[in-house]
Amino acid sequence: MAIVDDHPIVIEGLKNLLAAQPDLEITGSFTTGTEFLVFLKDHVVDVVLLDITLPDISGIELCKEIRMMAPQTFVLALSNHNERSMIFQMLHNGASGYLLKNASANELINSIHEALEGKVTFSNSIREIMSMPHLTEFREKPAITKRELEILKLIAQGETTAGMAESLFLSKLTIETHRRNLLQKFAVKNVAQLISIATQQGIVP
Amino acid sequence: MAIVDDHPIVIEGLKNLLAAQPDLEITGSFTTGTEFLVFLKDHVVDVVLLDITLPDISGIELCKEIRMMAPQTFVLALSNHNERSMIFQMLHNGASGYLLKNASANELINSIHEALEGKVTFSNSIREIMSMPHLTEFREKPAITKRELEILKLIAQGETTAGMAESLFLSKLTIETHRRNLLQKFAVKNVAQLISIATQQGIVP
DNA sequence: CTTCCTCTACTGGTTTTCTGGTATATTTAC
DNA sequence: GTAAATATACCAGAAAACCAGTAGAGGAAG
Repeated sequence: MAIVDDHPIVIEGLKNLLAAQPDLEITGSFTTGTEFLVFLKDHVVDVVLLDITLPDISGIELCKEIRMMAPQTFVLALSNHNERSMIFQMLHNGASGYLLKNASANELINSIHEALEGKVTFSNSIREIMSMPHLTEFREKPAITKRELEILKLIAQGETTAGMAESLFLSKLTIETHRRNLLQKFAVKNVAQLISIATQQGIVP
Repeated sequence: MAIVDDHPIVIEGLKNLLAAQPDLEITGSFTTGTEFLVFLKDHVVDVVLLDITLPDISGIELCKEIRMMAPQTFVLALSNHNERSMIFQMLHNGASGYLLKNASANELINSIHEALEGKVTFSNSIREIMSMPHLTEFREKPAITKRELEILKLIAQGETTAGMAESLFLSKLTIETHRRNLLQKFAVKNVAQLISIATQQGIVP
């Protein structure tokens, strides 16, 4: 099995926790997604523990690529993110499970064994989050497109519709449509509320 | 030394990394703040590696309490948060340093040694963040009156000038003046930027 | 290949915000 | 008790945002 995580401390911890398991041998650990993809080209990996926040590419994207390159490799997401959308995105991209980093050693080892058997598993806290749809996140993050995100950030910086139209070489009518969609997706009345909520949710820095 | 972190994996990793250091003996590891405070009552701890996000209380608060209870105990923050405000809050509360969790083993060990000597240390990435301040964070918080704060919050909630005038029993021309003063005090072009910056500065929740 | 999504763009309007000024009670602070 | 800051209020016009509806081009996914 392999580990992909940009925190050396976490890698050490995992190695240590799994050292006691004779059937789980760690064949490689990586701090970037590309490093692992290179490794995967000429090595067989049964299961990979995959962090979602990586320096080069998102774990969500990486998961998809891994599954395309090596469908026999099971992917277990290991992350601090407990947003439902993250979990579902990972599963959608072929992950075999999702563990929070605060999982106990037992949870971790069990999940790896289950993943190796082809089962889909979650750490306990994730199960809770998945079963309680709206308590953990009273407001779901809306699905927002790349262009919309771009516009959203510019709005937060104080750019006006006309200014954005000019700098993005678009009609200002187009920008207005994006604006409208943002307001509608976030279910808010005006930009003030839009920026307020987007910032709270960490979508805008 | 002691470790407070809600991730068992991280605790394992740290134990492992520090096992090779004969002068650093780990006398306790804890997953909650209160557990550690109890331990601290009848144990001497030279240095504690402290996570900021804990299940019970914030590491920032905990740091303050530790320093009050045991001033001879050095606190090293260990976190994923790379916001300048976090770093400064920790230092303000008496931390001896701040490490990102993606720090290398060497950085970690060096920092612990330096902390033990009473020095203030940071991991490399934190040093960068601290030396290259973001433009928005340079901005000092403008002096804002009670009424203005009230209006600011209502704006962030999506209230319009007319709506606020009605709910506060004021002329809408008055609200417009407050609005204008807010824009002027924050030196911004429009509400979008106003809310963006006010939220970043924690003025609006 | 067809359906769905995203990005693009338009018409024609209403509402709200923003920008100049100006001005007067009422607190607050020294 | 006086000066400064704060909260209140007005006028008028320009600029920007918001609303409702429509629609084609292009890409992704099934």
